[in-house]
Amino acid sequence: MEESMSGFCMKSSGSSNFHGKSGSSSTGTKCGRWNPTTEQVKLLTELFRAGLRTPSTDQIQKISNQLSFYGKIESKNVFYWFQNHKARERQKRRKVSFDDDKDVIVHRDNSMNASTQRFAEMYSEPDRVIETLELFPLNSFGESESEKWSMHANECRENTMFAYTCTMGEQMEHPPLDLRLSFV
Amino acid sequence: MEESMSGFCMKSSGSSNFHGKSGSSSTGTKCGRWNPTTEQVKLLTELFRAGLRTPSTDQIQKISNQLSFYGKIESKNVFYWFQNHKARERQKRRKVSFDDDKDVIVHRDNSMNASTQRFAEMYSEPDRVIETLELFPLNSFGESESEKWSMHANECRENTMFAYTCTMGEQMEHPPLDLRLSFV
DNA sequence: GCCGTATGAATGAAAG
DNA sequence: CTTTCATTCATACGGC
Repeated sequence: MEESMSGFCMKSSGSSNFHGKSGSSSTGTKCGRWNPTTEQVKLLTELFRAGLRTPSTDQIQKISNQLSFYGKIESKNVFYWFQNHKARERQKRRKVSFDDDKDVIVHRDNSMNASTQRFAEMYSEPDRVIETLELFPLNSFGESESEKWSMHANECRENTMFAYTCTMGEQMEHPPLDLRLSFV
Repeated sequence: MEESMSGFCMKSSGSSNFHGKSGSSSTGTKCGRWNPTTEQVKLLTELFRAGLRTPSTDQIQKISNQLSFYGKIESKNVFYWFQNHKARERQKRRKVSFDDDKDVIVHRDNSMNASTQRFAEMYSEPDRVIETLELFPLNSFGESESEKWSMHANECRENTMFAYTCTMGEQMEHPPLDLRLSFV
């Protein structure tokens, strides 16, 4: 069904040869839901990869503010993004036991029953299985390849304050995001 | 971003030839996305018609495993299938909601101003026409036109256990799907 | 060959 | 946090 329903903002879904993603939901457009630009996603992913999982209200505010440079965005978008990303990442990683499909029909196995666990076993490539909480110490950024300051979450359990200055790979058109993640 | 890429080509429709999409153009259908066989769709539809709407992880596994007999399939396919089917059923149902828009231009609701500091606070749900939890008694399946043994959720508050043995119309080349839906 | 539709897959938003 | 709902994106397939 191709019904527009009610003339909501659609980001030109007609042409299916290009992801009209960048800069679509910027100004003026009255969209029903936030559609992150590639830059926004990139930044968010970067933060996530750096270890940010559940940003505080304050951090959300900062991130949102920063991302607004790339397009329309609200705090709640950031909030939801992290919530969803975290959940789905875990979901994906939750490849418990079951190695479904093949011709292993009838296995009668009732052992190990992941009860409440939803599933979603998208097979991502055998990539990193590591879940190290990588943070960026307050002053060791600049040309970070973001790999060396990895440390486990429980290793930095102290009154420390980290700052993460996000420098979008090749994009540096505005003041860097300066997030301080304090653990107390 | 799509980090999944779904760059896997495992359709392998050639592995099993005793099935086939009822006259599908049988194009290479290399990789990309799951393309259910008619048998698979039939079975899934049967289950849906029988009342299954949101299978648990365990049920999904069983279904997937069973359907793998008819062709390549993964758990997530089953998961998505039910999600989509349910959503589109509802969506379709919803299209007929407003009889006409000629005389009455009723605005659903407009009394919410998100002035709250909290993020998660959008529009209240449109109408919780929540479906009646329809189940299927232990063995009353087999005849078409399976009307709904609808009963409201709070009417079946007891430790009941239902089992649904799916018997594909004319296909019975392997153990029947034995799903047990327990509600407590 | 394009185009319209059906539907698999993904994800934002929200409820529980 | 977990699970579900809604909307959108992408693609297979059939008609023309």
